[in-house]
Amino acid sequence: MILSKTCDYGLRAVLYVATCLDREYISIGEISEKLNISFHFLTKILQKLTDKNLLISFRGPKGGVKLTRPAGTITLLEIIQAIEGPDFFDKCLLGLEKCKDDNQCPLHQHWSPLRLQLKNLFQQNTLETMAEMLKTNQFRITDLTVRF
Amino acid sequence: MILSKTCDYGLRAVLYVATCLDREYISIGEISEKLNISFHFLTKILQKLTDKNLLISFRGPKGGVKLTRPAGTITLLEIIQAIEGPDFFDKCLLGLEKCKDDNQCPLHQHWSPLRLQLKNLFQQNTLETMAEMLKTNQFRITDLTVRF
DNA sequence: TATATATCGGACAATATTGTCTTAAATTGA
DNA sequence: TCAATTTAAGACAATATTGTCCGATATATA
Repeated sequence: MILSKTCDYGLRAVLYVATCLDREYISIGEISEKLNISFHFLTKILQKLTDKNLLISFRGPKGGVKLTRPAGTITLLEIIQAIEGPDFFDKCLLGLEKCKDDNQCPLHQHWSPLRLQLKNLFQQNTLETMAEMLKTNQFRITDLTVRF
Repeated sequence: MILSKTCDYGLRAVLYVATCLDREYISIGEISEKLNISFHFLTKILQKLTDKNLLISFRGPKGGVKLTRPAGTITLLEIIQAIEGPDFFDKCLLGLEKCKDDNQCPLHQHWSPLRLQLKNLFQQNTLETMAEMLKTNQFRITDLTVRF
């Protein structure tokens, strides 16, 4: 699989938040219930995202989390990198440190552009485009799994 | 990461075998030592490959494993599918069952060809091409890690 | 035949990932 | 101020993955 379950949960959770237009803070309890994700586990994942300034959290009644920026400006890549690490898409397929352009392994040559495309794929899709997709096509967010 | 550690081990082990030209059976002990992989763990992984008829094993002194077919006819894809499952490269990125061509999610549209390319990448490279690479470039097999 | 060497097969252990629970702190509203 | 609600933080448990060990079986060679 390409992404960890943790990352999958994180992505789907913020996507859910993005679909909640015109609402203030969305409680983690609601998210976990709707998406069928362990509440406490999700709490920790989203904490990571608030630490990275992708979400703002608020305690107490009417509390929860909300996006720091408009959904159209938050890419899936940002979420993934916040959870999996910033260099998630920047490694050689073969783990060769010296796999440089002048000394390529046969996979590298082909993997390099692929890796870039994959990264771009996540970078070009924002939470808004994903939310749009959910509306126009008849996908329910509960059916999503962003995993290989 | 894209491949499990188990799969990485399996790939590197058969690659090592492929580089041992003009030798009969290669003992798993030797492979595990050279590649720094737990012997017993590797044994199980290679057993899976002998079950799938990619390797032939032989017990006793001078025993070990060897490729069933010439290295040039064994693709990396075969090894990966034997270990990770035959449908490893055939799943929708979003896990949507009904993610068909007529009702695509925005990621699917781009992921679909990417997935195919990735699969082809592993299908087009045989153990022989990989072994060649190790000879012509100065990569040592001990530096390899076939992971994301 | 006896011994050494190798894979086979299963049980078991260590580690990493995922999931649960409990208490603390912040906030709202009565 | 007090009770209810919600995130924060850490301990702990369950599960999956990875790694270890031991005995059985097969084979070569002396």
